[in-house]
Amino acid sequence: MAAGSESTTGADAADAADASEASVPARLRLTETDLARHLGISRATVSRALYGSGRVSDATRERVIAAADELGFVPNMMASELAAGRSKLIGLLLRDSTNPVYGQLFDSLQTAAHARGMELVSVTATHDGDGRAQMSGLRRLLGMRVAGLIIATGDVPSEQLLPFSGDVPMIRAGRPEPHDTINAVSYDEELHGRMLADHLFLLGHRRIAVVTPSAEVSYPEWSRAVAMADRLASLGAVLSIVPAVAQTDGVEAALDEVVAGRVSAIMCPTDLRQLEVLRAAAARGIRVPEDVSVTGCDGLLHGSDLLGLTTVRLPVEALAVRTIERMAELLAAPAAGPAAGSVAGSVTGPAPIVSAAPIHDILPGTLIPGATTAPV
Amino acid sequence: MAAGSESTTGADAADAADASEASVPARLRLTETDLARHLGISRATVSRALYGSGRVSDATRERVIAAADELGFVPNMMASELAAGRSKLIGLLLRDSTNPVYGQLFDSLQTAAHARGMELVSVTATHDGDGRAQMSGLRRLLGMRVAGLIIATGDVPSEQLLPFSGDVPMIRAGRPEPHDTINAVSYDEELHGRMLADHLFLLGHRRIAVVTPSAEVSYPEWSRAVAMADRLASLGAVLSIVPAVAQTDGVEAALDEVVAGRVSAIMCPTDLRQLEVLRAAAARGIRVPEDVSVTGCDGLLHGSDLLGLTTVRLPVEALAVRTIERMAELLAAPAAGPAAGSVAGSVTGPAPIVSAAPIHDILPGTLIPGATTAPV
DNA sequence: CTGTTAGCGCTTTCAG
DNA sequence: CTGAAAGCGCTAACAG
Repeated sequence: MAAGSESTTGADAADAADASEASVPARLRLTETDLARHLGISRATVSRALYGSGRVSDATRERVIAAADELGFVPNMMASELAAGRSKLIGLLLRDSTNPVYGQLFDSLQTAAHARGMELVSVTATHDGDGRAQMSGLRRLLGMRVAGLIIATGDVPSEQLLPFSGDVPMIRAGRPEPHDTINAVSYDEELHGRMLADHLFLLGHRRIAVVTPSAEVSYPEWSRAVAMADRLASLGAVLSIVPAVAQTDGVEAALDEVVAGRVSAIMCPTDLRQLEVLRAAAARGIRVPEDVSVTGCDGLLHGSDLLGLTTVRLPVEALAVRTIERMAELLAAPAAGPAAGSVAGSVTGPAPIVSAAPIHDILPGTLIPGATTAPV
Repeated sequence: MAAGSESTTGADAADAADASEASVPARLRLTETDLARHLGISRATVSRALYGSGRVSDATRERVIAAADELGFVPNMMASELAAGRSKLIGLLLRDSTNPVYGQLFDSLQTAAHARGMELVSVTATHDGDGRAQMSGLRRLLGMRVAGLIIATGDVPSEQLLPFSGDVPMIRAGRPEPHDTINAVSYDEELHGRMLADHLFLLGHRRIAVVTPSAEVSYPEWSRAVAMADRLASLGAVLSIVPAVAQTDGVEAALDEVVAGRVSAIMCPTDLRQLEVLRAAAARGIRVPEDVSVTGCDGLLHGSDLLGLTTVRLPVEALAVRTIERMAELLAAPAAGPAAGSVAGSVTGPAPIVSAAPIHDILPGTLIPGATTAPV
C-alpha cells in the first residue's frame, strides 16, 4: 500500500464488496460515520478499529483499516480530542528562529520529542501590545488544550505563565527561570560567563568591555553578561559596561573604548554580536586579536570554526533531550492538583517520580578558545 | 487589566455582583457554560459576546469579556472549531531548521503571516518508513483540519500531497514543484545556477567540479546543481560531476580533482557544503582561492560576509511574503471543488481572483561575489 | 466482540 | 437583543 494505490484521481465509489449507494465525500470531509455506513458496521467499531483499545476482531479491524486508507480517511483530531477530553500534543512556544540558538533548539527539541514518541506542535509568540484577548501564541496553545507546554522563548514573562502553571505541565527551555515555581531547563550562564572571563583574564587582559543588553530585551543575554561582569570584577579587572539594545547596539561604543585605549578586550553575550564587533572593527581598521580580543557565546554559528570565534558552545542538544525527558516525567506524574496541598506518596514505587519540587536543571557548555582572543 | 489583577492565587468565587454559589473550576477547565452560569445568562450569549457576530448589547458584551478574563477563561479551540466546522489556522509543515535556509524561511513565514493576521501552526515532517497510519506531520495538520497548508520541506514528495490538493488550499514554499497541479512559490534555481556558473566562467575557469546530491536527498540542491552543470556545459566548460549524499559527502573527491589538476573550481549547491570544502581544503593545505575557487548558494549564513563566501543570496523574505500573499488569495477564493470541472466566472468582479491555474511563482536571488573565487 | 447511547464545549439557526 | 435546541465528529461507558 506504500505507493501506487492512488491511481484513479476521480471518484471511485464501488471498490469494496458490499458497498451500498452511499456517495463518498471527498477525503477530508469523510467521517467515521461514512466509513461505518460504507462497511455496514457501527461508528463505535470503526473508532475502536482505528485507534481503539483492542476490543475488535482482527478481521474487522483489517477491513476498517483497509477501507480507511483506501478512501483516504483522515480522522478529525478536533473531534476526537474533544470527545476524549485530552490532547496528546505538546505545545511549543517559539520565537525568533533566525537566531541560530533558537533554530537549533527548535530542531533538537523536535528530534528529541520524536525519539520519545511525543508530538510537538509549535506556534510563535507574537507579542503585540494589545493586552486583552490576544497574546496569541500561548493562548492558542492553551486553547488547543495541549497536554504539555514547552516555552522556548526568552520573551514570555513568567507572570503570563504563572496562572496556568497548575493546569498544564510546562517547562521553560533555554532561559533561566527566576520564578521558582515554574519548571525550567537552562544553560549554566553563570558558568559560561565565568569561563569566558577567566579565559581573558588568563591571557592577561585587565581592562575589559562587556556588551550588556537589558534583562527585558533578552534575559539570557543579560544574565550571561552579568555573570561575565561579576567574574571580572571579582578577579579585580577594570570593566566597562556597554549597554546594548538592538543587535548592532553598543558595538561602536565598545570600539571607542578600544581606540581610547581604555580596554584591551570586548566581551559579547552572543556570537551574533561578536560578529558585529568583528565587522565594525574591520571597517575601522582595528585588528582582531592584535588590537583587541573579542569573545562571544553560543558556538552555534555555522563556520564558527573557520572564523575562529572564541566562544562557549551551548549544550543545545543536551538541553533539548533533558527538556523532553522532564516533560515526559511531568506527563507521567499525577498532574498536581491546582488546590490540594501535599500528596502522600505511596511507598511501593521503586523510582518515585516526584513532581513536587519544581524542576530547575542547569546544563554546562564548553569553552572554545579561538583566534579572536590573544594575550595582551 | 494589564498586570496585577491576578493577586490572589487561590479560588476567589465572590467577586462579581450576582454570583451564585457555582464553584469556579480552574482556568483551563472553565467552560462557556460556567461563565454563563456565573453571569446568569445563556451560553449562546456568552459565545456571541466573546467572538460573536455583533448581535449582543454592548453592556452584556463588556460584562462577559470582563468576567472572561477575570476568571482566566481560555476558549476551547477544539470545541469551537469543531462546532464551527472550520479552523482559521494555517498549517506549516517543516523540517530541519538547523539548515539556515529553513530556519530563516520559518521565521520569515511567521512574520509575514502575522503581518497579515494569519495564524500559523507548525509541525515537522518526521518521515519514518512506517507507511500506514503515520506519516506524522501532514496527517496531523490535516487532522486538525487546518484552513490552509504551507509545505516548507523538500522532503515531502508531491504524491503525498496530491490526494489532498483539492480539499485544502496548499502551497509548497521554497522548492520547485514538478507536479504542476500543486501550487508552489520557489527560488529561481536555474537562474542561480547560471549566475554562479557565469561568474566562474568569466573569471576564466574552464574545468569545474560540481558537487551534486541526488534529487531524492534534496530536490532544491539537486535542481540547483543541475542548473550549474547545464550552464557550464553550454558554455563549453569541462565539468566533473561529484555525487554527494550526506553533508560532507563528495568534498574529498572534489578536492582530489583539484590536487590532480583536473579542475580549478568547485561549485557547491549550498553554503553549508561550501564550508565543508573550505574546512577540508584548509586541512589539506589547499588554498582558497589561490589553488581553487569555491562557490556556494544560500547567502544566509551569519558571518557569510566575514568569511567572504561567493554565493547567491536566496530571497527568503520575499518568498515568505509571496507565499503568505498567495495563501491569502487561495483562502479568499471559492475553494475549488474536487470533482466539478470548469467554473463559469461571474463577469461582475472587478479584480477576479482566479485560482484556476496553479500558482508557480519563481523568485530570483542575488549573486554575491566573495573572496572564495578568483581568476585562474 | 459489536451496537447503543450519551455527551465533550462550542456555534448557530430559530424562536421569543 | 437573548434564550433554547440541535448538532459538529468522535470517544466511552454500558448493554447485548
